[in-house]
Amino acid sequence: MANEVNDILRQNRLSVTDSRTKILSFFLQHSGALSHADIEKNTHASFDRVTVYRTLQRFVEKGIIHLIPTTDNSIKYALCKNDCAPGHHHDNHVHFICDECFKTICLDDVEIPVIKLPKDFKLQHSEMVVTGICGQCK
Amino acid sequence: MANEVNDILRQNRLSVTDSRTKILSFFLQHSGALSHADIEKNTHASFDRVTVYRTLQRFVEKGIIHLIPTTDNSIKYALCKNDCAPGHHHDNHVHFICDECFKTICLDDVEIPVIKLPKDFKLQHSEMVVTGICGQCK
DNA sequence: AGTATATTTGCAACGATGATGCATAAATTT
DNA sequence: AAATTTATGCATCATCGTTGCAAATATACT
Repeated sequence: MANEVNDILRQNRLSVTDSRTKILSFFLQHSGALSHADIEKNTHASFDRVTVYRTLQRFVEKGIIHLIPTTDNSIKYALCKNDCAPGHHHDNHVHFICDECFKTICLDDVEIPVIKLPKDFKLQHSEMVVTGICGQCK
Repeated sequence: MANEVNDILRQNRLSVTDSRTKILSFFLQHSGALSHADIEKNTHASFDRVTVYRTLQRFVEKGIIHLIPTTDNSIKYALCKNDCAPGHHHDNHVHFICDECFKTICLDDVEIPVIKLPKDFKLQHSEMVVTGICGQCK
């Protein structure tokens, strides 16, 4: 996996640094959504807060991870699965937040339904967040 | 309208104070979603920040206004139209954010579609935010 | 109407989150 | 290995939302 991390960084023309390596590995190990706090906790605060912020921003820019809408207005990120490229995210899947374990899960196979807007409205992008109990907690 | 405001407050067993009256009037005048900042701006900062926060919390508790999901992780509120009661909100409509005027609009007539979750997942609540161009800006 | 009680307000202070400028340190290029 | 580009860490700042507590205001009571 060390190689995978390295490859992803190189493919996206990001210099390979300690923080990026560790943070990206962390994402590869956790398929769910991660918050800034989760990352700081995991890396035992070995990096500056600012570095973590900037690393996450870079990853989003490059299409490595994507922002996830939440119900509590916190910011979370998850790995992009397919088709994402710098400046063009294609994550039109539903996000699920478990009320029990509080994990945020990307339902990659559940597409956001297309809805009918009132006359004269033009649709650009949809997001959908569903809460409930996940498969593990049930 | 002064009476309407008064009635709503009394119906919800909230004492009628200056801040509550002004803030609630503001909501009645603006059908769209409002942020804390919008309210502070409108009331010309005649109330303390804290008072505004607490007033909004109370209104949400009582089912007078509801929280609106946004794409930028800011917090917005809008008047509840129907059926909302203390502790029980029933706002299962889609929220629309215009990319041009940045207004958030409650599409009261557009229901959030029910989606199929993976096995063993239990649905509790869904939220949907759509961005695009609204009827006025188009 | 005037007093007692309950509720709300404003202030001060705090914590969390996120951003920026700049010098140092590290990674990449040659 | 040196030059250059890029990333990091530190200091500092802004915004947002919360809490405790005393003073002020609204409601209930007589």
